[in-house]
Amino acid sequence: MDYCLIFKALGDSTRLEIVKMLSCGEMCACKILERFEITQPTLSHHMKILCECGLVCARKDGKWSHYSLCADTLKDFQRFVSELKCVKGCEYICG
Amino acid sequence: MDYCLIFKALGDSTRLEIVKMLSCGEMCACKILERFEITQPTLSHHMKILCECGLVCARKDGKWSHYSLCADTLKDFQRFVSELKCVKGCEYICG
DNA sequence: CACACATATAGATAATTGTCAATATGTTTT
DNA sequence: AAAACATATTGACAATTATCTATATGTGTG
Repeated sequence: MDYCLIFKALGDSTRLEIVKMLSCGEMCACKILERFEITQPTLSHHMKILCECGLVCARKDGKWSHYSLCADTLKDFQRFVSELKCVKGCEYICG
Repeated sequence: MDYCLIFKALGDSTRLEIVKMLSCGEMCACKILERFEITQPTLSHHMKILCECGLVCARKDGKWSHYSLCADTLKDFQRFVSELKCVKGCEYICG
């Protein structure tokens, strides 16, 4: 699991918005597109990046593509983020 | 709180490693630098990005800079990530 | 089959970014 | 004051990326 790739994917405002939308449930590409002022190829590009990092899954249904958050990846990613700690004190003394 | 900026900051492998190191406690810039094969100005640039997104705090102590994860930002960010859900079923029906 | 529709791919381009060398700033020590 | 050290800033450049237009692929419908 390449967490850096997931962070990179979410480091674009359009893609972060898409993921927030998918957090409310599966969505069709055409419905996602309606909510942005980007062209269809640009959306397709963003969805590819979101799928390639594993965070989003695509489900083809005839001519429609439905996207949703991938449960396993999301869980792993959430665990990784939640395990970051803010430890008090200085581990290394310099000088 | 600009979460997108935090994701973008963590979407670089060097910076993600730095944050993982800081998760074990405060560290001096010179100690961080030892663990990478980058120049000092490059590290300085990365630290600036990590500080500007709010995830990392700098503490000056004489000629040394000590960096640590910023508790408040980290908590907010972790909450945001943890609130992402993988909802079953299709919210929007297409066609 | 031919057309309309949904999505993907290819190629081009402007903007962003990660990196470095050179230099500046500020601090401690001699 | 001068030298040594830690870090930051500047300017340049190569690599990456977000976006577009044009086109291709694949699916349903008349």
